[in-house]
Amino acid sequence: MPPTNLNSKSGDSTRGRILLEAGPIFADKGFRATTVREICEQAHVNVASINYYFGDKRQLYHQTVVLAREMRVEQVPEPNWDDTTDPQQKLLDFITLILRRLVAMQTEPWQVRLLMREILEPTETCKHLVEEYFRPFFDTLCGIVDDLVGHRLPEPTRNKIGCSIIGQCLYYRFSAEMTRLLIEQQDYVDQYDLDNLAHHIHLFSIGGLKQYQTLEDLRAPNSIATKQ
Amino acid sequence: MPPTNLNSKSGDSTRGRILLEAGPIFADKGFRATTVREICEQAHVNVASINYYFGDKRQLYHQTVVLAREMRVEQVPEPNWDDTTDPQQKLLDFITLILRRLVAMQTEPWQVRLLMREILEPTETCKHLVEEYFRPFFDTLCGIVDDLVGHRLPEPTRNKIGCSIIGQCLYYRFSAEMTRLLIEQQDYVDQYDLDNLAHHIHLFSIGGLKQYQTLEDLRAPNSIATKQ
DNA sequence: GTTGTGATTAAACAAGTGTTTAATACAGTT
DNA sequence: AACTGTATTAAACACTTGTTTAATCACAAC
Repeated sequence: MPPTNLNSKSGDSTRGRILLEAGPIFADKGFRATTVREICEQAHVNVASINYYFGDKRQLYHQTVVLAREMRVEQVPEPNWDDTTDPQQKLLDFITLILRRLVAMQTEPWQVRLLMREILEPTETCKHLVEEYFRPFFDTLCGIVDDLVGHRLPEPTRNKIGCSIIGQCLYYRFSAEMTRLLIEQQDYVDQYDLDNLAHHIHLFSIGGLKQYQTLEDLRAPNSIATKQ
Repeated sequence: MPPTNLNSKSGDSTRGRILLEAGPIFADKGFRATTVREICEQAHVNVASINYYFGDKRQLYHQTVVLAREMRVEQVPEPNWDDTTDPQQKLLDFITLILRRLVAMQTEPWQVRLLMREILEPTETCKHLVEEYFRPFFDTLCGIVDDLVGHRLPEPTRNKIGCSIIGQCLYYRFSAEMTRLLIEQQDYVDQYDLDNLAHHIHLFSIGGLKQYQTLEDLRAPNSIATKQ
């Protein structure tokens, strides 16, 4: 009874049309607030089609998240590095990649909004997302941190440095609305473009990393080392 | 017809009982997914009571957010500083204050969850929250940054430094679920307690700030200054 | 005891929800 | 032309939602 070809993602097939129309709506309103009737109206299909093709609303949602991730990776490919690439340049590239893929200042495609929603209010789908998407991401960053510090840090310390860098990037998406209310409008459009942000986060993080280059006593887990 | 005393927040009055029971439910499920029937069941009041006391569901939600902010400020008061307090100590205190008020690692009272929800998916209530709560917060941080850098930075630069510091703090709440999936469970409980995090963020940020102390050419808005 | 007023209640309301059903349309095959 | 399996449809289903209504209760004032 149910259809066989799950690869029909283009908008010409009924299944693909539902998927592409559901994405932006789920991204804007979330799973709960989105109604199957609205999706079907947008896609010009019958309300029964969703259950016919996807089983139920939940499975449709899962498929849209999976699709969003795939499309986002295609839209913003990873930078090309070789053995001679400078670690500092790698860090800048990495920060730029996060900002482009997950923050995407000016234009915010539905894929970004949907993925962010999964991070902030995770469903079952989030586990899939972490393993397929974020863990390799995070591992790459940890490698760069190792290179920059020059010596191997204790894993918890290195993880926290990674979180500090990613945290700075994601902040501008997480609290975008709040930041917009906080910062003067003109400053916001002038000074918060992607390149400008990337360079600030890069500069700030290089400084943060230097603290861990120079300090030798940080292996003690609770060392304060504020150098007062 | 509607009741007069809006100050009845204690759990003994019907109005207060609704408010205190609604808070945790809104915090867990969000506005939309929360049903008035569930709230009324928990509070042992009739379904009509919400409309009787608050007009409608929306206004009840607004009141719970306002209450959450008030309670949170009481629960975690600001640190005591005088003119002799060291700026570095101030920064550490400030980071600890954010972590305590808004991140609150171990125990997560409903007030924190509700306030975070407002930041991530702002409703009309968020404007109130920004002006009453976050703007003074942010201004305090900017003052500390000025003191630490020693000279007055261009406002957009200073704002971005502020965002870098706050961003690191909030990251652990925003993507708490994701981080838990990412980091080994044992490391998480051992190494991600509040004091440990505060010291890491402090150390990292002091390093970041030093970049802006030493560089003189950063007044040019698009200066890269990666010091390769 | 009567009256009046605010508090509380059960019941109904109207709109919207995801899902199912059974009928129909449409291709391709025999 | 008859059959077959998929695709699509309108309609109904069963349930939940926020809100309203009108009756009732509690209790103080007169």
